[in-house]
Amino acid sequence: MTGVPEPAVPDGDGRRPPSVRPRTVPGRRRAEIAEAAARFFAEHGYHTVGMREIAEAVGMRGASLYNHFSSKEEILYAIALAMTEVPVEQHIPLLDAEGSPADRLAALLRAHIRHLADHRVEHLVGLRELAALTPEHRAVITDHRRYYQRRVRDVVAAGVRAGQFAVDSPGRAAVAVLDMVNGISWWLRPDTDVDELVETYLGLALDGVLQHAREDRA
Amino acid sequence: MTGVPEPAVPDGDGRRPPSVRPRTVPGRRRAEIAEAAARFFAEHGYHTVGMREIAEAVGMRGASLYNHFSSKEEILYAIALAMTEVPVEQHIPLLDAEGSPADRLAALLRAHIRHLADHRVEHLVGLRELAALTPEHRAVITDHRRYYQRRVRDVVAAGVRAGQFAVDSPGRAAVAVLDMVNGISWWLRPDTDVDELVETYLGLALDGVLQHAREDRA
DNA sequence: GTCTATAATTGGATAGAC
DNA sequence: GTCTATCCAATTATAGAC
Repeated sequence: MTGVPEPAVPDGDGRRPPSVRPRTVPGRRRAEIAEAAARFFAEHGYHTVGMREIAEAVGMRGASLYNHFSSKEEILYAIALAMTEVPVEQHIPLLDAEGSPADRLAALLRAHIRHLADHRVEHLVGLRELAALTPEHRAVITDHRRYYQRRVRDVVAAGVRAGQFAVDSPGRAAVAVLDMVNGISWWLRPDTDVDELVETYLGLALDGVLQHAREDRA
Repeated sequence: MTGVPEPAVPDGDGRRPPSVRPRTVPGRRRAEIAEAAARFFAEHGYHTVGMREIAEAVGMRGASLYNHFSSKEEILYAIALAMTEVPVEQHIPLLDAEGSPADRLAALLRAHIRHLADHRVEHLVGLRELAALTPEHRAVITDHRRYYQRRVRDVVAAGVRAGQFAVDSPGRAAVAVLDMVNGISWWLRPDTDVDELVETYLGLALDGVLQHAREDRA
């Protein structure tokens, strides 16, 4: 997989390089390492996995990992960052596209669940191992997540104004939907039918959680 | 708090002692230790917290902890076990009581969310640090969780048969509801109004997720 | 049941050759 | 960029006095 954040390299005007890379994919080794590490972290937990174990999985010695990452925590950060940067940079624009609030939120949730299913272990690690990040790195991740959540809340609120959703608290509903969807990464199996999964959860979210104000509960 | 599982002590006929204990609460120190440990585990992660740190929080030295728990992992196990035994032993009977499936599920969810809110850090640790348990201990916990989930699925299915719920897949819906509810432990604040929280989530679950089959999505 | 002292191991990270 | 060899700090757990 690509999508493992590269270290910040000064570049032309300081902006991100075009997505079509010229060379043979710089940091391909980084991606391999991060991918192997994510598998181990997901299965055994960040702290129980040693650098030697990760190294062995990609065919090198522990010390050689430090040619690609400055520390073990940097590997975890790269994994967690990829799991928040992609949603923010690629899914959030779906909320700014044409269409009704419900259509735009549906597009975002579709992309979100597909991304989660395609990167299940990374997603799980990014959710679960936040405490192992340095405070600075953790702040970056939580900022991304807060922004994402805020944008979802806003489109829910827009849907309420447009008469498409019926919820008391858009903030609560947004959190509930995201928790429900992110919960998938805890139990998803490789043989799960992702198309069916996506449509089921779209129904649970858009026709369920976001339509819950239908009758009074005692 | 009470509710920290005691080690298995041979007792009369081999059954659990009556819940009203004779002495000055045996293992009160155990409960204090587990409570302090859960706070640290929740904030910094299991592996980054040392026995010395836990010990200091309860006013003793690291070595003295071993008079109450045989290992650090035993502390974690006690925390995780309390968070699955209470739901199974105290909440599941609500599903076997009188009333319609929706009423019984409402009672269970109320109890579940209240328990979660009353033991937020323990609940979070029990969810997040499963990988740090020994395989044997982890198996006990996951067995409890699977049983709980299965019982929720069954009452959802009963509600569908009774015409109270409208879902395609009771299993999927049960998982979605539990993920949504358990997500609370990640963001709950001490100043949150728990009564309001409980009723909001009952609405999201019973009138939302479990009523989602209302129209066809393209 | 708590203490001081320490054993024993682990595991992240570095040095320096190639 | 990878290797071998090693350092060094941290930490769980134990021994044994009180």
